[in-house]
Amino acid sequence: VIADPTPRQDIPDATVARLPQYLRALRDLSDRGVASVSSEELAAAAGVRSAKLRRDLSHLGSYGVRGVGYGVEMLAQEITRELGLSQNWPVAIVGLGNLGHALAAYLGLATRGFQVVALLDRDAEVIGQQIAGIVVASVDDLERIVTERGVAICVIATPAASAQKVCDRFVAVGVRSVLNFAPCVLSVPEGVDVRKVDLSTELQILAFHEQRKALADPESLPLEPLLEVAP
Amino acid sequence: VIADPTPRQDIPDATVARLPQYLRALRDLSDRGVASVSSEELAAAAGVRSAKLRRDLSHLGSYGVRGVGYGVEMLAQEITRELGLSQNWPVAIVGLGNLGHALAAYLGLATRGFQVVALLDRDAEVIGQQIAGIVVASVDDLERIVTERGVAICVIATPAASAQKVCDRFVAVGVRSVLNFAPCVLSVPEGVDVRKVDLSTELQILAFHEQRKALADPESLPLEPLLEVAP
DNA sequence: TACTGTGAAGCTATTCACAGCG
DNA sequence: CGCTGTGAATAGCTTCACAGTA
Repeated sequence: VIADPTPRQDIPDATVARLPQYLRALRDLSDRGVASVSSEELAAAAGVRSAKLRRDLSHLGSYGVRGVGYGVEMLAQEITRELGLSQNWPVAIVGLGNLGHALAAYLGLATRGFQVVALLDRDAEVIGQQIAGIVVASVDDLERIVTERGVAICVIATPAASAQKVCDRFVAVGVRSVLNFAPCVLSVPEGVDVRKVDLSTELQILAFHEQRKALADPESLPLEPLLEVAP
Repeated sequence: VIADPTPRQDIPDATVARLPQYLRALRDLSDRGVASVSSEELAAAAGVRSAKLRRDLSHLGSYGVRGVGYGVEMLAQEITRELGLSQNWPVAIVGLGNLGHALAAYLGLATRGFQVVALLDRDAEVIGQQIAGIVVASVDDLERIVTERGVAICVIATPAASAQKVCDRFVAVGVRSVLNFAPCVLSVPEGVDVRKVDLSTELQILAFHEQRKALADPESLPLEPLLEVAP
């Protein structure tokens, strides 16, 4: 059966955000040779409740079989298509400090659906180096390189102070998807998507809950008054 | 005025997740010498709407002045306290590949409220190296080190295959806050918080929207049929 | 029978719009 | 007056519970 390739109605954001988890779980199952899976099993593998999984999948269409479950390969393929991973999106990474370097290495190998086509940095020490098989270019050539190589998604791993300027330049040459690792808010025009990944935000959210737990259960406080850290 | 130090009623998760943004914006304002800020201005700086900001802050108590706005220092201090950043939480990082290395370097310097007290890896090549001023120890000593150094939060930056085992060991010695960078779901008992940061999930969400935009506006498709990438 | 897909209910979060106060 | 804090309205998400079906 060939899946319906229409643009399809809107899928809720919360659902879209979970599709990658389902896809990963399906690939694991596929690697283990599992052919069919129930909503209960797949939900467990993805760390959600089965009702939520079924509701999510229902937004893609009817890909399950009542009384049986979902075909692993077919569902994986459908989610892959829906997420737009049937092609390889050209990605640029700006800022090749520790983090940018790690991101380049990770993306250079591990990820289907994306291809790193440009690495950019400001530092003359770094320009010309080869990382994950790609030569780091000067950020001065951003506009030319983005256009020539058809960059669709940019990953910003610069210091916060440079992030907005770099972002503006990407947007000016037509990039509409931005993944921001710099600890700052980016303003972009209508039609451009920004997603943010921020280590310290995540830690702070954990700290909030940790503090609540410590207050509720004073037995298990940290062992001693903690050292002060330089600012 | 000394702020009320009671444990306080529950703050919605969505609000907690935004407090770090507000705090960052407030620190920026403070650095620029701004003493007072309206909800409209602070909301703009944090990238949200003012009604949402006011609703969020109202969960902390009444720290604003009608007709005037919020005191920058006072509000920053209140959020710091509420997030549990008045102390330095001891953090351990496991897995010092590219990513773990970058995280250690970042946390070693940039972040108030946290102190890296342990770096752990399995690889004999890496053990004994010094990163951000801390000697990498063997993951074999995890239990002893976590206990001795009072680790409250662990950051998992190992390959996916090891993540669950490492996580179980942390949980077994009392760690209740986990930040997971490995691309897999972690199961933990009740009372343990896990937050996940995942580059490829974020990219896939962007790809979904990028595909929608490309379908809606075929002018701006990627320039050519893309190269296939090795699996 | 054993499961999916979904109406309906319940819950959480966002937004509006303005009363109330400095 | 100008702004905060919040009741009320709205929108969105999750969960329940079961009708429907292979």
